[in-house]
This record gives sequence, structure tokens and C-alpha cells, in this order.
Amino acid sequence: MLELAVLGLLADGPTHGYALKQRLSAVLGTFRAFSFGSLYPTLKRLTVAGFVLDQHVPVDVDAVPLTSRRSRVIYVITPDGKERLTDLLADAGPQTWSDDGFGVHLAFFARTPSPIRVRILEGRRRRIEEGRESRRSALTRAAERLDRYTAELHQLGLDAADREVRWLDELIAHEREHHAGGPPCAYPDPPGAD
Amino acid sequence: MLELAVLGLLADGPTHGYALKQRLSAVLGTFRAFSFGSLYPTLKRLTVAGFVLDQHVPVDVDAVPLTSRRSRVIYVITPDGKERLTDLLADAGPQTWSDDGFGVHLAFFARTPSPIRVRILEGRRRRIEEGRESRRSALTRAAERLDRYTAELHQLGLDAADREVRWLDELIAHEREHHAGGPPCAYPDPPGAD
DNA sequence: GTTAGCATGTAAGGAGTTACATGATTTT
DNA sequence: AAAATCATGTAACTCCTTACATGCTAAC
Repeated sequence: MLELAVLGLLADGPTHGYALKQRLSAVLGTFRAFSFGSLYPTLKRLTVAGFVLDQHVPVDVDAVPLTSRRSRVIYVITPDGKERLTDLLADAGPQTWSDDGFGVHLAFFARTPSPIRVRILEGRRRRIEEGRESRRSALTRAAERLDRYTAELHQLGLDAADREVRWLDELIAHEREHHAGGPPCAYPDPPGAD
Repeated sequence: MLELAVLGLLADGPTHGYALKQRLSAVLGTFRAFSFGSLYPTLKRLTVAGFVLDQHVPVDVDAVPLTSRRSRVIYVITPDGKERLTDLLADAGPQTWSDDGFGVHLAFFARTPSPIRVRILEGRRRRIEEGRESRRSALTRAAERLDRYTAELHQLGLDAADREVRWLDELIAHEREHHAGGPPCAYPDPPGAD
């Protein structure tokens, strides 16, 4: 998950680790928070794998002589890294339907080809429906004798599931309308466009 | 989390591991699924710690001679285990406000003293509000230039947060009404009551 | 009699977290 | 000059998952 998030952000341009974490929080919100303790090892792993370059900025660069901090490390995505990102975005496997996985994937939908977006949205929809059904049966089976709070918990989950399904349906419909029959296009919506 | 869930279920009566997992799914729903690979080690740990007894049922018990399966292990909660459960239920720490932690705690609210219920509900409310605020600022800051999908993601999270806060307010109000000023009572609402 | 489901476990590993360690830079 | 914040990292650990191994029991 972090690997996808990091490569996705680096595809927008080089940054250093600390700034990366801030952008991570901005993009993913409370949805999914990562700590430095996982960010830096991930960056190292990506570097070793050849997906990013770590440019140890020397102390006095022409451009920034005064504000020069100590050896910041600027991370740049490589062509291999971009390929890896494409693969990760296209990998619409089971973990993509989970809360975490879906949230991260959605954050990089602008970089995801439309057919894959539809696959992910439909997979997520199926996943939600499954949970919805299991909750519904838990609530209706009188034999379970749920206490008030457990019932409330399931009811809240049920409501949330209903709304998310409706929301997903809208997104899927929009996707089909705007990209129906067309060739798979990698970057259909420029950021900010609607 | 699993420790709390297991002790909470065993407090309702002895069961064996397999059945425990089924009840776990029934109570927690899709909300939080655990696998056997974590359930059995947890049961072992709890046994070693003295919180549960593992009764290896011999092959021919009087009560169940025909349907006797192989050495099923029936787990029974001990007095120490009940004490431990009380402690875990009362531990309204930060991880209690998380999605996972809150869901599991809520599932055992019937066993939680009213003042602690309020503490947990208010903590969860605070946590949700925080996330809501960070999302709201992310959406309003025009400088961020979020793409459509990221914006939608945050909007959905915002809506869900609003609803959960309203729901929590209702639960908190209900809690204050029905247990205002009264002494801390450990089992206020019998299961199924309202 | 073979497949499907019940039942109990272990081993290896993944994906993170917390806590720690260190040092530079900016603000008060 | 002290405190806050920026910045980079490591080590140990937690908690759970996947995959495997095993054997009983019921149903077809």
C-alpha cells in the first residue's frame, strides 16, 4: 500500500521524505496514516529495487544556498518505477476492495486507465454488498438476540454500505458515460477537471 | 483486539475454537474478521496466562456419546480472565477510538459500565471530529488542487463522519438520560432490552 | 469411498507501529 | 539560548495473514 502511495506521489514530481509524508496525509487524510518508521524503509527498498533514485543534495547548491539544509535526500521516480506504478495501479486484486486498498487506489484514480477504474469500482461494490448482506442477515435473524449496541453497530454499517453503493453506482455510471466504447486512455481527466 | 473479543465471547459461556470464530464473525460482521491462524495462538496465550482453561473433551462424554467428535477443546473463562476482561473493557485508550478498536468495544458494550461507555463514545466522537476537520480543510483549501476522485473520497469521508457524529450524540444522550447520576452499574441493559 | 465441511493447530512472513537516536534550522 | 519544527534514519516489536499439515465426521 505504501509502495503504491509513494510511487504515486513521486510521479507528480521529486520530493524528500518529510514532505512526502505531509503530502501523504493531505491526499489520504485520516483515511490512512503512515509513520516515518515505515516511510523511510519503504523509500530505501524502492531505491534498492531501482524504482526511485535518492539524490543526496550537497550542502550548497547554486539555487538554494541560503536555505540549504543538511543533506536532504530528494527522491526521483525512475522509468522502472513508473512501470511499477502502472502495474500497481492496474492490479485490481482482492486487497484493492478493502477499505485501505480502495482508498489509496482512489487517491490515484487520475492516473488509472478508465477500464481499470471500472473494475476497481465494481469490485469494491461487490465487496460492500457482501458485507451488507451478512449484516442484514445478522440483524434479521431473531435467533441471534443481539444486544442494542451490536444491533446499532450493524445498522450503522448497513446505512454506510447503502450510501457507498449508491455513490459507487454514480461513479461507475459516470465512468461508462464518459469513456464508453472508447480506447483505454491512461490519463483521461486532468487533475481538477470535471 | 482479539484478546478482548475472545474473552468477551467466552464470558457468555464456554465454546470451542471453531464455534468461537463463527460467533466472532456473527457479532463483528465484516467489520473485523479474524483467521484461525491468529485465533488458536491467542487462545493458547490466554490459557498460558491463566485467563481461560482448555478442557480437552475425551471422546465419549455421557451427554454426547453419538456425536462425539475427536478431542475438541472447550475453552472456559476463569475468574482471572473475567478480571482481565473488565480491565480490557475499561481501557479506553487511544486505540479504542480507532475503527477497529471502537467496533470491538461496542460489540461488548452490554458488559461495559455506563461511565466507561460514555468515555469511549466521547473519545470516538473527538477522533471523528478531528478527521472531519482535516478533511474539510483539505477540501476547502483551493491551493491543493485535488482531482475529482480525491475530492469525492474526502467528501464521502466527510458525510460518513457527520452521520457518525450525530449517531454518537444520540448514544451519548441516551446514556446520560438513563444512567445520569446513578452509581456505575456493570450490566445495565440485559441483552436484547431497549 | 470420496468429497465436503468440521476441527485444531504450526511456521513463516508481511506490513506496519512505537520508541529511540541524531542533528540542522527556525522561531521565540 | 531555549524550544519548536524540520529532517533522516534504525531496532525491536505487534498483530495478524497465508499457507501448510493433520485428522475426524457427515453426506452423497
